[in-house]
Amino acid sequence: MRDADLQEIRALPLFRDMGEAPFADLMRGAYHQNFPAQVTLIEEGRPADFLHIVTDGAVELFARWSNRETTLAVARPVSTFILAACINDAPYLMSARTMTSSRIAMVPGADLRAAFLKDAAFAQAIVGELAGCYRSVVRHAKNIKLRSSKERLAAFLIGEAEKAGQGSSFELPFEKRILASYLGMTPENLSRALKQLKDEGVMVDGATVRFHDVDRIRAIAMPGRLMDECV
Amino acid sequence: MRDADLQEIRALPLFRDMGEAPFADLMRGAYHQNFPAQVTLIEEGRPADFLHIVTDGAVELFARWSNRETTLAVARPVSTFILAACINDAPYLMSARTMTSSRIAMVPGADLRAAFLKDAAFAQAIVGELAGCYRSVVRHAKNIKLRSSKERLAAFLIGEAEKAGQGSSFELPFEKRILASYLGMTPENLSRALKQLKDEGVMVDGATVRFHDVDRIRAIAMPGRLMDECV
DNA sequence: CGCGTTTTTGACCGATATCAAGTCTTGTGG
DNA sequence: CCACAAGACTTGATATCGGTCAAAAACGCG
Repeated sequence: MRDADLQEIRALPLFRDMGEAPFADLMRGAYHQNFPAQVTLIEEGRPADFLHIVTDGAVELFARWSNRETTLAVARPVSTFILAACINDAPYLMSARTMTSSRIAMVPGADLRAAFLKDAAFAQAIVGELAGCYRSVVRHAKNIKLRSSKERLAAFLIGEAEKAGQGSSFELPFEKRILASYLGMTPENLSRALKQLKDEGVMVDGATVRFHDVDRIRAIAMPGRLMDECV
Repeated sequence: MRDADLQEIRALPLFRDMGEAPFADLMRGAYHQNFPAQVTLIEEGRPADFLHIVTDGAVELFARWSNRETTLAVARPVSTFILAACINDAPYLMSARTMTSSRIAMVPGADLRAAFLKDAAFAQAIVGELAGCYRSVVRHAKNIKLRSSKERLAAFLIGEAEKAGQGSSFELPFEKRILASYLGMTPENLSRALKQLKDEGVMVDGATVRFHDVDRIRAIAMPGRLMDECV
């Protein structure tokens, strides 16, 4: 790996606090590569050889079953994906594909497990990351099981608005097709749900969204830290 | 804690490989108690003070939102619950209540985090357990998003039959009401789904279930290790 | 500009929820 | 041990949500 790459990886929260020697061992078999959009990085069911870390771009995590497909998460910089499969040396439960051109660091699973045993700071960082991923999926499951599709959409929009900050409008972070899949509905239904929200004062123009009255949307979504990352 | 309890806890996979001193430190503030059925052990939103471990009985993990409630998992001996919240020192995302009279060990979250840093074997056991929990929720989310309710029910029954072993019939492990909630449907709908499966050769009498032809159910559920714990 | 993809729209259908009884089961107190 | 009450389960009627199919419109990219 190039020296500039090493520096970049070293600066990530996951590796920042680990010792010099374990870090060097870990990086010996690691890669840091650019991929174009729409490249499949991982196929579910395959053995987990590498821990992946998105350092730039965006990666869709999805699963297939019987001709159906669903998006379970979108990984953005800087976060890992399929950490759990690597830790347990088990088959991936999700597939991954780049959504945009992306930069991905890959660390061999065996080295990861070795470093985990040698370096307590690294172990702590790993377990913190993993716990965060776990909580994120639990929120996703609660979202799907407890809210209707309209409520899920409203909650998603509120979340994006929070992330975007104080501006009066914001952009959807990815295609509506994928948003629909993430929210557990069909694209047609998302389209209709957006139209329903128009009556509640949500203005949608392509990918840009503007709220007339945030509180009305908030009343539908009833967001909270127990189901939504942002409140 | 009584000595017999200490022995029992020590024998669990989670604690088996850790050193004597860290284990003693960990147990200093720990409890091991019996609870009757239908006791709420944890309320979502509260700070995660204790790691819980079911050593006997069964615990329902559920979440509430806006008058709705859903069962996300059932913890059986020997497994932990709300590990992720303890690790991250964050609020619980799920509530927990005993389903039957149960025995629960409780370890203070702060001690847990301290032991994690001191003992690499314990750290490894914890992270393995956590990764397992993560994969289990991912399976649950896939199940909900990719399968219809009839398919989910069929998959659940196949799983139970596997667990039960070679006997020709098995018992549902808990009330249908809770099974319905776990499978993401109403009790009425579960009742109807069971009747639909009757036409596929599933005989149901109260809580006991018998398959006329497993392969027909298998054809509906199409179980696999990427969505079902057992295949 | 022209093609392929995404998004929208409409009509229709199926799956699932809701509401309302009614039946069965279970646990409790007499 | 029985009677009763509460809760669980089932059943039927009906409503709603969300999915499917088909086609048109909008968008993005070479």
